[in-house]
Amino acid sequence: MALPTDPAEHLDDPRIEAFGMLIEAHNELHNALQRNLDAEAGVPLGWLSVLIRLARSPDSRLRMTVLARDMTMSTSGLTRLIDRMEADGVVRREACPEDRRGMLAVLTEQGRALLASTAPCHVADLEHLLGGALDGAELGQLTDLLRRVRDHVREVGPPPG
Amino acid sequence: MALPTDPAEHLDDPRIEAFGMLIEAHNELHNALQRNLDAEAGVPLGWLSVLIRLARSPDSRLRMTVLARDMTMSTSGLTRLIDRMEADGVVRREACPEDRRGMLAVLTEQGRALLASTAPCHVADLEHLLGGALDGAELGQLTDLLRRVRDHVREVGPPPG
DNA sequence: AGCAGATCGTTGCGCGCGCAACGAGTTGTT
DNA sequence: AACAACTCGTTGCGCGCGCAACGATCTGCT
Repeated sequence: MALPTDPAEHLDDPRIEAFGMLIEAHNELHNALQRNLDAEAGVPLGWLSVLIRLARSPDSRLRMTVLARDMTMSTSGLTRLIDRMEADGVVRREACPEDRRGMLAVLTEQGRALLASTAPCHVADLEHLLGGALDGAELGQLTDLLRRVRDHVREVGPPPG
Repeated sequence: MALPTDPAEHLDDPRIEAFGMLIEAHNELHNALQRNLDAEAGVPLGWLSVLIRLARSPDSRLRMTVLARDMTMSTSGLTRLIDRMEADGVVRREACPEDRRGMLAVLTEQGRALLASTAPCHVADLEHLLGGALDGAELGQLTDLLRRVRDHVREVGPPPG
């Protein structure tokens, strides 16, 4: 129970601090990367994220729903994102053979070229921003901790009831 | 140099993986918390973040610019956010005594009450989502690693030139 | 004192996202 | 076979944010 006169007693909770750091580290890094990438390549960070995920996938294609979940965004958000990227020629849509409702986002040659030309820049930025703060072992630690947080939230988060 | 025919060679870079996890862990946690908080208290997560920072500050007040930087958001974004919160009565603006350009965001009694009534819920959600994934020591590790990332990005990030 | 340049907070504008609703297609039950 | 319940992707709508520009104020230099 909280004392209404002193809500500050909750405010130093280590979980609040951890969450705050997650927010701030994410925002700082995200903004810095977006700024650099846009300045040096004129490409939104979200595009690169799509291109990377498609390039990693078999036949360079992914179902819209799967991609949306991987991107941690809504399907409607992804629809517009793919709209823009398709208009730019870096991805195209294909009908899903085994489910006539489904659509596949497919990496085009132009998209592959864009990825090839921007990924090095992105990795360099990342090296500069992350590598400068953490060594290899610490980076692995961080990745592992974050993965466990992500997985746990995905398990217990969705059911709000 | 990248081989245009195989950009995938960059795609398993540990830094890309770490960044991806940072994005995903952040988004999953942020969305889950926002959902719960909005459902249980009808309060946006960003409001709580402002209230917490104000409550932590001397005299429960903070300069707009400082608050914006702490929130990792633009000053214009903060202006509208404080607009909404002020319209709801949880904060008010005061002129800064020693700089006539400046404005102070000040926590009201109503804001303190809102914080007192929602913070426990927020901490409980955090306990459920973070505490379930990580023990106390790991939480400390994560916080430390994230703080170092944040600080380093703040140092080297801003100067894009 | 006076003036140039920086800083503070606000505003107009456009963009990208999530929510709710929809048509099309699928799956399971009887 | 026929129907209900669900899933998939798209669309209209509103919201919150960042960018650029602005007036007001502060700072430093001469």
